[in-house]
Amino acid sequence: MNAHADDHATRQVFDKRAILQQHPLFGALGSSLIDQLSSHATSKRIKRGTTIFSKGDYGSCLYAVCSGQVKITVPSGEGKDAVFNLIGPGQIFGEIALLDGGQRTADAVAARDSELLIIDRRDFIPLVQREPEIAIKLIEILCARLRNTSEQVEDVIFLDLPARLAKTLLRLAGTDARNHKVLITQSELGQIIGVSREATNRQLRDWEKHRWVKLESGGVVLLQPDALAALLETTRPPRGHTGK
Amino acid sequence: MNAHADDHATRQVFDKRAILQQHPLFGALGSSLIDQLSSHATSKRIKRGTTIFSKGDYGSCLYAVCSGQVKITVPSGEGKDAVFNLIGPGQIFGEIALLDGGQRTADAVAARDSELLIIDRRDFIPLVQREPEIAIKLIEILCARLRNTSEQVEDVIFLDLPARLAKTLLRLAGTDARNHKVLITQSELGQIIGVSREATNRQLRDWEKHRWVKLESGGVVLLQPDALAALLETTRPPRGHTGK
DNA sequence: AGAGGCTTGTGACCCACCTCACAGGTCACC
DNA sequence: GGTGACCTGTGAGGTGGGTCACAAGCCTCT
Repeated sequence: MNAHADDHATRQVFDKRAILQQHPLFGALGSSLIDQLSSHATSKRIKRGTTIFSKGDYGSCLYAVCSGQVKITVPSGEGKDAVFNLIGPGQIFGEIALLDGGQRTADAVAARDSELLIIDRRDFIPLVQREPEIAIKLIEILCARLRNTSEQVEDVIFLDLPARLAKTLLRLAGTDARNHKVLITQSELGQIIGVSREATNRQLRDWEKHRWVKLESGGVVLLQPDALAALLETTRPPRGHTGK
Repeated sequence: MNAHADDHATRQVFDKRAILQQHPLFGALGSSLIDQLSSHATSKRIKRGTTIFSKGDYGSCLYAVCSGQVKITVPSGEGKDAVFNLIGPGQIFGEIALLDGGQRTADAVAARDSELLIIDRRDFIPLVQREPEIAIKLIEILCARLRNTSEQVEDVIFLDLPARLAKTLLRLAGTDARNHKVLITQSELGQIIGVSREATNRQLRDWEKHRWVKLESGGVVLLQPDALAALLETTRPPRGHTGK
């Protein structure tokens, strides 16, 4: 919004060291290492809509979100982006290309005005090599990512629109908002679950009739999260064999 | 098959050290470490169809395939398994649960009679902590997996049946078989691309009419891989309009 | 205050793929 | 040599969700 408040606002409003230290990846480091890292890290404010990197780029920086939100999307041939992930404050993104030096696997775009911390491969890799702790943490993070992504594949193969939508709303409500209100547009929801905006709208309206949700411009209020959660449980086998 | 040939066949037909050493994950290790690891590793022969572990299990071993093939699948409610991955000789699986101690994210089943090397978390984790080289290699492997899985999500969202099928056949032909013959049943193909067996069959028959493939019982011969590859290059207009 | 842009809401049409149903082929094993 | 079990092949019918088209509400910027 205040795009003209730059010269002043570009100054650090946050402490790089504090940001790094609070992140699970760096929390374990001694403060001398933190100092060293944060002296290399640069910070940046970007406006909503700014592209941070694009799929196929070779840039090799690690990003940490200090404030705002970053959208990880992947473009199909024709304007049909799919949203893979939403990165909020305290989370990192761009690890893969950083770590293996390959191409970026997706686009990263600021979903809101955001502040980022940027660490270059040059500064980071040596640290990983020297500090087993860091490597272990990285492995944990990658494992978590892998679990996420695998689940995404499962969902998109096995779950239909209502189930995917319900799951996504519950997830977003959990991490994203207080009080079960999710701030997101319907077309973004569609992009997250891999479905058209229209279909998303129709499902939401259906639920609104049932008083499960309430729609507002740019947001969805979950009135009965339990009802949505119940939708996900129906995937039990009709035949009653739970064991192997 | 030869379930009675056990006492004899259970003896090592392969050299554990050699197997480990040839794997990218361990190749860099000094031979003393290899010795140490291989002394902990146990080997096992299993028959086609044997379940190695199931989704949700807490077992924490790393597996390396010495011979045969292992299918990584994930079950939906009702018999509708999806095949996530096929693991061949020289590849490993089960890393995630090994590394983070969590539940297995999928089932692992022997697709053929196979020989496996098994390494326990207890023996492996200390090694990771002591040897940064190993940690780095692990990170590379996880990154590769992540790239794979992300691509799977993309494919299942953006690509239609013919494209996914073509892509899968080409991939399997590349790694799996000599001479462009892919040994796999049509229902397994369907499970890999997340589509019904019938639909898979119809698409294959269509291609057979065009002489792009030849169908045999339990296999597909790619007569014109280029034609299939060309399918993937089109920008994906479902109808016949290419530009916007 | 109006204009342009983004969002929501909805009807009509269509087609890719699913499900069911059934038939013939091949192989293994009794 | 028959009897399953698994594979391939194909038709008929149903439907989820995509695409297109259009209208109305709401912000923001000028």
